[in-house]
Amino acid sequence: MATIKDVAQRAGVSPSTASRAMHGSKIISQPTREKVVKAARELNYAPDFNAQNLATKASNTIGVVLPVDHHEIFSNPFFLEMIRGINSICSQHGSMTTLATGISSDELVHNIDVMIAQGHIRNFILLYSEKDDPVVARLQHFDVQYVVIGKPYADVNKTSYVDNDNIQAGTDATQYLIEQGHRRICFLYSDISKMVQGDRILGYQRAMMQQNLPNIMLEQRFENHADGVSALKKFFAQYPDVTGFVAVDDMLALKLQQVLHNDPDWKVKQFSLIGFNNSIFSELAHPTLTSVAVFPQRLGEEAAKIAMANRPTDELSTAIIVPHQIVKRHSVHQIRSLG
Amino acid sequence: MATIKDVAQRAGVSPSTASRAMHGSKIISQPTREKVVKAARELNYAPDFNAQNLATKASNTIGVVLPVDHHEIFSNPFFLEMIRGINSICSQHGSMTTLATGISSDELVHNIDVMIAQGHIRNFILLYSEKDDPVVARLQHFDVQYVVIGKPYADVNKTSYVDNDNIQAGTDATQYLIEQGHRRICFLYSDISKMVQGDRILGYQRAMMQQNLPNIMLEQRFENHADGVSALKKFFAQYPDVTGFVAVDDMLALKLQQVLHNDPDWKVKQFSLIGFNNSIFSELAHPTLTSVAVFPQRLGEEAAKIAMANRPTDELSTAIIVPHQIVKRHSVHQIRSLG
DNA sequence: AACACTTTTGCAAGCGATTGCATAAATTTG
DNA sequence: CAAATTTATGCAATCGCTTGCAAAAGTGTT
Repeated sequence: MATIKDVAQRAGVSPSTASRAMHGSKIISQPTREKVVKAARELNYAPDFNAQNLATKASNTIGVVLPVDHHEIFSNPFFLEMIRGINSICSQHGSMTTLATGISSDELVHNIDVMIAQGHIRNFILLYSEKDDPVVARLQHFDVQYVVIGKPYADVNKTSYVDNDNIQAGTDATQYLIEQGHRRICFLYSDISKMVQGDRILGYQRAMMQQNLPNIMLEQRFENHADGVSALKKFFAQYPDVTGFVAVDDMLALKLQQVLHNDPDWKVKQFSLIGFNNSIFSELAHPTLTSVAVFPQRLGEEAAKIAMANRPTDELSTAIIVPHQIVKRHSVHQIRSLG
Repeated sequence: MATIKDVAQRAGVSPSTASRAMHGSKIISQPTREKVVKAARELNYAPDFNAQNLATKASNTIGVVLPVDHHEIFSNPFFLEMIRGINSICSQHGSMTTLATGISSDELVHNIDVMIAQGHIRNFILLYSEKDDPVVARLQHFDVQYVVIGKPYADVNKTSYVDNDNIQAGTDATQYLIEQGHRRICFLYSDISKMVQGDRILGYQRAMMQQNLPNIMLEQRFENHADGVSALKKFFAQYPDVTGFVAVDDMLALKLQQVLHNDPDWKVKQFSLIGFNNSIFSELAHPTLTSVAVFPQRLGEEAAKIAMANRPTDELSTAIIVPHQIVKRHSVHQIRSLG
């Protein structure tokens, strides 16, 4: 493994000159620079990561924080797509990414504490945003920079984040069902403490209000089939004329679809469904699921760009909104308005 | 951020003593050790990652290599589950993980070159195994340790790996269909250059041969609906009496299922399907998909354990086989044997 | 040709840990 | 009680790189 001394020696200069030459310092003469660059290339030199970070006291790795480890979350490809976006930007900039995970909130926080104490994480990207997140509290306590993907729960103006306009997305999805003639539309969600769900709910409510339609909400995780069936039974008893569902994400939409299709009575009713995320699930479902695409890879890329920019702590925060788009498939049916 | 000097000062000893005390060196007296440990705890001290690695010339991060970036791969939660397993073991050992990705083979190899040159990766875990992988060539060239998840293509005895017994899994899946009365069973795959697919094929062939049944293979990716339909048309023209499919993974099984369900003739035939991976897809499908569970998280954990063990280069390699298990759902139907 | 600038280069001191070796303290022994 | 051991500590070098500052080389001006 070549060191800077080897490069310097081969170029016939001192290590300091070599270092400056390779960093494009203006005070190095052109011929010297060329000699150094050539030598470096010949030796296949890359600065030692640890030494460089130690010397500059500026770390170069981004900590990517996954939500607390719940089987369901890890089976959602959404996160991997965001990671892919982050990683592609980071490797363009010569940065590394490292993951923080934990099977409980405590463990996750502890892992992050260690990462901070070891002092080699430049800043963090949180792949989620939720109410009263202890991770955020920790990062603020240590005054570590972070970017969240999603809408921050608190300190919105002081936090850098990348998000979709989930309120608008909720509205768009709902309006789409309305345009197709639906009037009794239910919003299905699973966890109100996630910021993203709250926003999509708001968007739904706005769309319904604009048309003077009633809000019909259902909180249900469909964790097992029996619970799902009984919840739906109760639901339809109360709201017999619902024809469409806006589900807060594709996975939930599919779970709903599954329960509906398993019951002959419900199946024939051909409910309309729209989900969010345009995940692979929506393509593989039968019928294929209409879904609001949110471009997780893009979210990751933008978050990484902000993280790379490395602003001083007190500068203004950045917010970037990634557009969404409805991808029409076969789970939404046009109906005669009951108007 | 506390340094070892701060700890030493607070404990009233020299930095070297502090260092030794915290590393459990035998030559430090008990009272001194306690003073140091106490001081360290009070200062919330953790050794600087970069400094420590530099001094010991032994890095502590594991590079996790994802397959070349193809949308489909990143939408498969399988990988995230493996990463989760790796990360949980690594953080227990105080190691970091960092990801290597690339949108092309060249880019991936380049990223790995940089990581190696920077000299801060202890060793690598490859989340896939395929024929003539340039990444493997690179790692071998630089004499960097690595563990592969999957069966190595070459140097099986010299490579550490974690895998399922995919041959047996292929046999088991096929036998299960046979037990349910199927006789004309097709094996559906998408990319023969992946070791995992090759092994499952072998397993299928073994099971069919044992029963004197003919091999019926279909290579098809179902990248778009029209291609899928025409491929199947051709297929059924040749093999009209096929009743069951063993698909090399759940995603492919679902794509097949989708095409089958979209055609009224095919739909009524109620083909039986079995997939592999027991991914979330299999639960969300309708009907739910019978699938061979392979426990990706476990694969990741075992790979991480091997990677952590950090054996000298020329020691014997380790191979670990993680058991699989058929998870029965509703996509396999019993039929009267045509025997 | 001597002086005053500029431009380039190199010396040496860090960054925060670890570790071989010398020394100091404690203990045993004669 | 002094000498010989054993045990515990600290000094200083090192890992590979960066960077402030001083020295050297180059340029231009009288």
